[in-house]
Amino acid sequence: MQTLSEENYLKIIYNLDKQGLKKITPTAIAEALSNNPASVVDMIKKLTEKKLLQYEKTKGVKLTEKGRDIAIMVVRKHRLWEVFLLEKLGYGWDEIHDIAEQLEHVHHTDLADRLDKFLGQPQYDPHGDPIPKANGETAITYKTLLAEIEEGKNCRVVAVKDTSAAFLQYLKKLEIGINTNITLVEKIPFDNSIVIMIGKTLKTTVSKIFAENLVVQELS
Amino acid sequence: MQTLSEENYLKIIYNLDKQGLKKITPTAIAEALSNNPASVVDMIKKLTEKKLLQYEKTKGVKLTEKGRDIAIMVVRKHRLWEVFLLEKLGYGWDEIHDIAEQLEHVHHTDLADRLDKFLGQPQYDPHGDPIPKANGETAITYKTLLAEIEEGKNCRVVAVKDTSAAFLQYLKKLEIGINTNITLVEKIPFDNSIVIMIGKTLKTTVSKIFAENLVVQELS
DNA sequence: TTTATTTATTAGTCAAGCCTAATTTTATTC
DNA sequence: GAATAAAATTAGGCTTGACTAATAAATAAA
Repeated sequence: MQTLSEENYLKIIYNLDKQGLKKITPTAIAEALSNNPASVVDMIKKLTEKKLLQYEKTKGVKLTEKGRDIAIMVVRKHRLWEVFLLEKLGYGWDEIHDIAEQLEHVHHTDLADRLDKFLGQPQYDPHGDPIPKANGETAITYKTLLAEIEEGKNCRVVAVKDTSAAFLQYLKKLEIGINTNITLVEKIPFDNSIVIMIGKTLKTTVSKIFAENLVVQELS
Repeated sequence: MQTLSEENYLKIIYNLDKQGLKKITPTAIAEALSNNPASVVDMIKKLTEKKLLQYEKTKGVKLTEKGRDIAIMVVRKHRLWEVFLLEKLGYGWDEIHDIAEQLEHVHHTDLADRLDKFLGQPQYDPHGDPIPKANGETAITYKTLLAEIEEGKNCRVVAVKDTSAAFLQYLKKLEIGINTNITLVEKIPFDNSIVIMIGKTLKTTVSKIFAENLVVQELS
């Protein structure tokens, strides 16, 4: 059994690795956790003794299999809880992360599996990050901004960057929510505005600023 | 903001008071938390400084208004999460308590209210304990053993006292679950067994022991 | 009322997890 | 290669919330 703090370290190391960081150093971890490198060194020692990670000065920190299993479970719970908070409790995109940070540490043998089943085995969380399966497998994600999609391409809304009331209200008016399907019809060179098709019927034009704040996943 | 530990103290003090304990002493708290009286004395000092409780040697510990508000919120969350775990995730009566002990400390402004709404504003948790309302009001702990109900009365199952597999399986066989309607048809003086009507059709006889372990709420 | 017994309290420790400041090591740059 | 900068580490300290052991106070019994 791990403490809350240990779980956070394992999770951060897992995330840094997934983000493609080649060498995971004490300072990188310290920055990600907003704490002191000296504290990180202590914890690396502790987690190494517990055989949850390995540390070589030249290669940086690596999770052991056991450490990765724990990290994946924490991430899985975090993302499942985010889906719950958004879909079932009606929280906003900008609120769910902090609550899920607490919920991810709730322990019980099959909690994640039950939650997964209850939510209908979602593939992605509301930020577009893939939810690891019970066996640890993770779907690959290709997240990008609507503004960067090519003409004719189809995509799915996974998140928003701007969470201001003005933007969210505008989204609501356009009936754009999570998982909404959007096709990029045409890019207007003059002002970089974009013609999009929302769902299968509603065609409309949005500004560059708008398109830069909508995080989507390419589908085709 | 309180720590997890502080919240647990406030909750225990609230519960001891609700249980009717006249004088809440450091030893009583220590026993309820299975820890040392010396630790309790330390915490009483700390919580008194924070104005969350008052302590007089003669009267014991009392929660201040602020302390009670916090305790009620923790209890409210605990019981709401228990309902969630049982009804939505399908956990058993005997598993939900430990998980709710963790979930009750998850903080967010309107978490309890959203959960309450999502669950359909339940009045009781699966153990038959009343769920405090947002304003702190608590329904009367209205736990009645089937054995204490009068003949002809109608009631609703709110919880079980015994959570052994044997009892739960028996309940399943009889198709008795939470919210099942039961009418007390007749009491047999010889061995205190009871004839009940489950729902509107199934009539059966159950033992005294059985009836003592079913917590119900009188309806009529 | 005096003695026993139970409670409460104080004093001193300890582990976890963080911190700062100082030092050593490793990378960079001139 | 030497000087400088950045990163890693060590040493020592702090806070929280627990503990044990010793003492003081209150309660109960003789």
